[in-house]
Amino acid sequence: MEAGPKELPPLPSAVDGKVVLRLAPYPSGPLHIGNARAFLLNDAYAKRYHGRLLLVFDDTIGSEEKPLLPEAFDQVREGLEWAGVEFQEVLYKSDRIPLHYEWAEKLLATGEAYVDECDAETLRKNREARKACVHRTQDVDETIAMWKAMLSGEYREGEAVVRLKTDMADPNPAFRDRVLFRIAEREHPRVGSRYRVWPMLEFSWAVDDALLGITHVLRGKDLVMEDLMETRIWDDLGIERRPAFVHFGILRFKDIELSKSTYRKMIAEGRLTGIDDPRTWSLQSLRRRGIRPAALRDFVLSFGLSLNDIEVPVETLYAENRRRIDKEANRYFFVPDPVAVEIAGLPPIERVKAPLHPEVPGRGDREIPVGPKVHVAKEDFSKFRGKEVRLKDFCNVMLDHRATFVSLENKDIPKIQWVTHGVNVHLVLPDGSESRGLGEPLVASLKVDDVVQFERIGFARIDHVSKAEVRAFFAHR
RNA sequence: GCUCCCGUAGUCUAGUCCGGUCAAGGAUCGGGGCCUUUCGAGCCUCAGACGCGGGUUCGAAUCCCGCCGGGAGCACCA
Repeated sequence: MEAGPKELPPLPSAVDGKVVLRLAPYPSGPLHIGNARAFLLNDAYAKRYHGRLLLVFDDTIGSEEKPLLPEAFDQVREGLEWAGVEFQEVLYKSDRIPLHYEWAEKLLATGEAYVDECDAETLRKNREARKACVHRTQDVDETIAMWKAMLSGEYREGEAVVRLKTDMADPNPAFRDRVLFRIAEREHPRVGSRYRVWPMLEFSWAVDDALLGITHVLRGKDLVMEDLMETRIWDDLGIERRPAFVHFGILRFKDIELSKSTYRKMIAEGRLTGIDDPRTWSLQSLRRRGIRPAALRDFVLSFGLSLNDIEVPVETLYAENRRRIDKEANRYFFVPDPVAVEIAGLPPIERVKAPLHPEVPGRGDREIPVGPKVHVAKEDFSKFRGKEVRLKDFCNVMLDHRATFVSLENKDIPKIQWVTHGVNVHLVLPDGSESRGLGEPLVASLKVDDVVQFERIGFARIDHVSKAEVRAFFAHR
């Protein structure tokens, strides 16, 4: 196969122009690299079939441990926009609660569902023991009355839930009378305290996937049980038109643990600098490092629809990104941990020229002022001290604190970068640490968003430029 | 434990449905070389895989059975 984006397998019974897909982010924080598979796959298929992609915020009330975050709605959209995901409509689960109630009432009326007053602990124990509680067999009128009481606030949080009568003896414990609605007295960032009875994910999707005319649900393998639940609810309600379910395996990254709630906590505690801290692996942080959306896309889409659970090294993403930024990135010298070196016997030269990009001569040269006092990286200094090295694009010296000039001509010896005087640079690394040093003078005239390559260090995106210093974010080698 | 899913090189993936064109293709990683005033890029090259065992068949990565290994789910989260 030729290089280039791999073609995705076709979607089952997909008709060009008729496909409707949906994205279901839970707004607890910005999207991160681990969410990329879901949203990019949906976007790619929507485009391929000239269909519609709906952004449906999954903002049911969540839980104490996983609360909704008001600013997450915009953070999610910002990330999607950066990633080039095009959706045609934005919807909120929290606007659709009355529809969920309607469906619930149908199930309650037919006796397919019931209101249960058992507390969470009892419910769990009964489930384990495959034991039904008294409420399962109460009559419909009573159930309806209890439902009304839930809505009107006669029950407090935790005092009643709506459960679907699946089967208390189902071999899968998760499938034993699943909870459909619960009471939450928490404030919702969008609708405040308008509702106190909130649907669980699979019920809300059973309603919305049907009502919104979704044709294909693309979701991770971890959500297969939700298929079963949605299907069961459609069966109970006689819903004919249903989406097809398509799954993909779990995507993990080697040595990276992703968790929106953990990062949110760490940001609150000041242990991370913000939602675009590189340690969060949020889309915002990738942008900040100079990762191209197209690189992310091709990288993630290359996994296809495989049901394999995979663990991939981020280096593969870096390789994809390097291909894209290498041509554009101009080359500059950055000397981390500078060590001062004074060169004796230097001919009177004031400046040297070096190409901005070795493969694109048309881009011109950069001028670097030179003089007897230079700085080299501490690491290079200790490695080459006492040996002859070439200060790249300048001259050859015997390296020491008091170095001696050898010659000007290019020699086949180790070449290191150097700076006479320049601008303070600090480079933020992916692990959050910072590398401080000096950049050649031209670095001060770079603009925010420029992606450059610090020779022998790697690619970085310029994040902030001021008189005093330049801050850059390291992308990768 | 129960339910479901998956097993092609170090990693990811194509091929598996409809057995032969697969003495298994691509990417990445690794080795070597060329080129290059970067430890980057480019070019050439080498190495590396069908989890195991049976069966069906003229023929199996592809079909069947068993085993082994890995993963996910089992919340009044999503």
